[in-house]
Amino acid sequence: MSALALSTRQTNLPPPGLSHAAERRPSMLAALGNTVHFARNNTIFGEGDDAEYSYRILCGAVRLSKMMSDGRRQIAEFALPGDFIGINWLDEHAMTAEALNDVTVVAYARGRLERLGDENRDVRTELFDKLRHDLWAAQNHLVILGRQSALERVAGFLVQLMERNKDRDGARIDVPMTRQDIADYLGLTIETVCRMLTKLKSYGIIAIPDRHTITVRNAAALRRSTEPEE
Amino acid sequence: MSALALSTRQTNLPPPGLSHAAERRPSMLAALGNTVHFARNNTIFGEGDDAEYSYRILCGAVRLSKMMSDGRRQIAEFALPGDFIGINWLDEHAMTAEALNDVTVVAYARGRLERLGDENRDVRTELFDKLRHDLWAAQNHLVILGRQSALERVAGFLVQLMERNKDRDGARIDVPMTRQDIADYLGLTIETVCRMLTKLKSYGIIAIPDRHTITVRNAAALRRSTEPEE
DNA sequence: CGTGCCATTGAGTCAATTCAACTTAAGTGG
DNA sequence: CCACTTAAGTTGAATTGACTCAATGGCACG
Repeated sequence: MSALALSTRQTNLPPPGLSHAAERRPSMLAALGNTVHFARNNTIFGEGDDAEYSYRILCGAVRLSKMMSDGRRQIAEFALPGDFIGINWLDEHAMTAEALNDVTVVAYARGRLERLGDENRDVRTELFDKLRHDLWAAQNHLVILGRQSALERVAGFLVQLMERNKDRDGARIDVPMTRQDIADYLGLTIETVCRMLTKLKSYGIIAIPDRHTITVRNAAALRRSTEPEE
Repeated sequence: MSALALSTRQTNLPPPGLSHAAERRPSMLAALGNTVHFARNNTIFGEGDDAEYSYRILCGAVRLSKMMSDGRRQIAEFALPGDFIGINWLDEHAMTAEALNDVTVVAYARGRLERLGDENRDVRTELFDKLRHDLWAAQNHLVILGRQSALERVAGFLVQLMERNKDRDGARIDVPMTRQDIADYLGLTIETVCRMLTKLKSYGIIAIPDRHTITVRNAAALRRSTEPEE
């Protein structure tokens, strides 16, 4: 199928006409890069760093964020196993990437990847698709941040997580990020995220066995919470 | 320099390491597409339409937006002369593109452009850069929508417009979009946009000779309004 | 068994919204 | 060219959704 198996599954609904399903097989690319580990909360690369490497996540989860001078933070993406990060190089990384938990990645030298892309049409297509996918995702994110209510955002976020966990058993969602991370992803405060989760819980739509797990009891109702109510 | 002269100048600060300055010369590409006109408020392409064509704007301005089922709208980008739109095709356009005023564009068939990109490394690089630029812009937009105050957003928007108009005389900004458009771009209401403009005016930072023109009287103070105050 | 981090809940505040009135500018047709 | 109509923009007052501040609960770890 593909040489790189660049996959991003951070999708709400499957991106029309852009279907790179997650392939987590070893990949022939493994030889090209070397495996690196990062402990929880460690920085993989920082905004403004030279974009020497791109990374493919093998296990663990990563947050990609931008920070304002006064500490306000916006998270653009949560990357999960199988995802590629740091592809959208300019000369510097546009985001900071930090490990949400213990993370294993494969690092690919930028120059090599570029050369590979020049020679191999398949690789090129995949890099291009990855970029298009990220743009598509960012544009959807804009609607969320610009026009959705707090409840819609949180519900939508859970639906996203649910979609990405489709391979596992459907209802049990793994939530590797903190409430603060969720808040910074959704443009809310930690308290508001909490309250919305409580609200969904009180409606019987979800349950929260522990802070890193959410169980969806009524997926249809959850999806409905994504849309305007009346 | 470049075969396509794909340029997007929708930048706040120049994107580091991604410097495609606006080149509006005729371009050898003109032969490849045909010129089309659109009147104010007409649709160039709609979200979900087959992505048959991409367009280069010759004159006029275009808004690229997404609409929610209940009418809430989020504008992702305003495209000006020299900008390319509809490149980020999946199979369908992800956005609706509408003319803000009378617009002239050159339409390029998608298949042709793809073939051209396959053959010509320069074209490829430009398409790739354009995509990276759009992603970069969208990610900055996320910070604005997720974490900035109303005043910061409006001030930042004016700075953006100022940067894009750099070729003209610096202080006089052309504002082809309505207040509603600005509101939908910034995730605010029309009233809030108005109030912030009034505030900037009362501070002596800008003047508003007419609704489609804003004069910057104090660029430094405008930039300062972009940042947190205390 | 503290100590610290994260999450939750409550109470009060505030920035931005909604609702409403009004002004200004831009067509349009006689 | 002017009267009429409509669209766009501005301002004020009241409302509200999300935020800030503050207190408390729960769990992990040394």
